[in-house]
Amino acid sequence: MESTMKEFNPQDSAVEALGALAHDTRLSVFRMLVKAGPDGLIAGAIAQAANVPPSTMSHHLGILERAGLVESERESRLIHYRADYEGMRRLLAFLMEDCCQGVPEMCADLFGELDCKA
Amino acid sequence: MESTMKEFNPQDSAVEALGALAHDTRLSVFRMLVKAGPDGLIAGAIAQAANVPPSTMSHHLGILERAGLVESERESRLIHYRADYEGMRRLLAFLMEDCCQGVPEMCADLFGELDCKA
DNA sequence: TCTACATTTCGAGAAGTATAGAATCATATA
DNA sequence: TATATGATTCTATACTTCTCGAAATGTAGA
Repeated sequence: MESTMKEFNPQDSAVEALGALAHDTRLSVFRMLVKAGPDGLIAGAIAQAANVPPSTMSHHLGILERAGLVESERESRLIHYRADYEGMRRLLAFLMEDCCQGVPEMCADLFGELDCKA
Repeated sequence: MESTMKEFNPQDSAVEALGALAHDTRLSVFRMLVKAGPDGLIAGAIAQAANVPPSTMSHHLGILERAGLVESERESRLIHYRADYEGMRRLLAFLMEDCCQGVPEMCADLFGELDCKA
């Protein structure tokens, strides 16, 4: 059962996703992509919007992608990046599942201020 | 309006909180404290449970506290740490507020698997 | 095939984070 | 006041991540 393959346990995945978001540029990019919706944005436009050189942005996008928070798709010469909603859902579910263990009361107000609750 | 004081803008706070949680030991400790409820746990017990030297754990607890994710209170010689539910709420609200901008549909299933939704 | 263009990968120095032993601080009790 | 104990701060070293120019890769059109 040995393997050099990346593990998929929820804790490690959560640490990786949290680490990917724990960076000013990457958090901004992620939010940008979430706002952009299913069509996403092309790599160059993202780099330009964030005012960061393409090679630096490519590095950050790779980190977000490996963490399961964004997806990419090539369309001829352009590469579209979009938010990976399922990855986001997994991360939030992990944090929330956690937050409710033993103390359900604390979640009472947790979603109160959100518009998209329903 | 210059100041050496730490800023309070939501993005920086979110990056700091995400960074605090983006570490195996710290994420475990945070979950442990959430499970432990309002009484929290004593610093020494946390270090022991995580199998980490006291000085190392003190460092990690300081990071979590500065990020607004845990609170501490001294009771004679012991220091109790407990989860800061409000800080957790702020972080989740920031991430979710974000996740719904422009794409409310994506949030439809986001809370489906959680017991504490209501 | 040659050129242009979008993007990624490589490489190396700078910056930041992790770890844990030793020293220090705070509190309690004899 | 002296001693013990729980916890933090200091300090130094190891490790990881960040940044971005240069080089390489992939794609399209002349």
